[in-house]
Amino acid sequence: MENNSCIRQQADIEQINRCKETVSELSETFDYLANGLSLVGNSVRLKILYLLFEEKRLCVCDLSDILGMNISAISQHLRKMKDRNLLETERDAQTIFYSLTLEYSTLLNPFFEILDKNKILETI
Amino acid sequence: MENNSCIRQQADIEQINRCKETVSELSETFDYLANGLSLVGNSVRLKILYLLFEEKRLCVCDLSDILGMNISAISQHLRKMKDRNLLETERDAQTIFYSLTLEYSTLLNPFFEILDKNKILETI
DNA sequence: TTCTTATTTAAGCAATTACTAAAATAACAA
DNA sequence: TTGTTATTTTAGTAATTGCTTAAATAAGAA
Repeated sequence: MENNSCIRQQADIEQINRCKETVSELSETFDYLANGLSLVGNSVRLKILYLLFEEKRLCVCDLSDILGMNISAISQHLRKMKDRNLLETERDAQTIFYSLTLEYSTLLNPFFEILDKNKILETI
Repeated sequence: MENNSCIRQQADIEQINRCKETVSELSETFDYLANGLSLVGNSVRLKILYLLFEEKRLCVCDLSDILGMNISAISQHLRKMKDRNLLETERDAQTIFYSLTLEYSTLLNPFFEILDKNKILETI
């Protein structure tokens, strides 16, 4: 499995061991965080998140219209994000409105700010 | 292509149009940002980024050892991140050291803080 | 020059992901 | 009840991703 051409006679063994410990301690956190970030790291989902940040709440139908995509495709993206707690829903008759959870609204704020800044630049 | 069962008689046309404009204005930014986030949204790469945040610089060999993975696999992850400017390199004889670019070190700080916090919790 | 160490690159495969199309569920209205 | 609107779910497919193996590149030592 390993390509053992690299023996690293100058490696800092203490550093390596310290790092191994960090990785093993935080293993689950890495997986959980990476999974959350992989959801944000898709342009369709990032658009949905930013639109919800700006508009507070939107339904599948609105998003489908805005993004010019199949309702089913949008619904599947929304489900993934709801399952991972990035989004929450509230029903209003037949319509289900999606919104950002407070937690992720805060966490993703730096990225939304980048988008805001670019928006201002675009309009100039 | 569209599943036209949704006509939304209650849709807010102004809102929809405002959103469509946002999406079209920021289209490239969404793609660029999502691509960057998708790199972070992989647990191997997130581990690498956090280790570099903590240790300042590491070579392919160190990371391969720490993560128990093939050098070639690590090298390919590093390349992707270097290409997208998350990482930079400096050569020291035969060894190439990777480190976080200042820009992403700052941007990813909130996520590193989550990891730090969990690390403290783990050690208790 | 040849050998060793460190790293990258290329090719191929298995697993995952995003989308489409069609069927299913759910709420409300006639 | 039946029909309409809104949404979700399922099954299938095409494209992408991550890893393995092997070959290539590059720097320093003998």
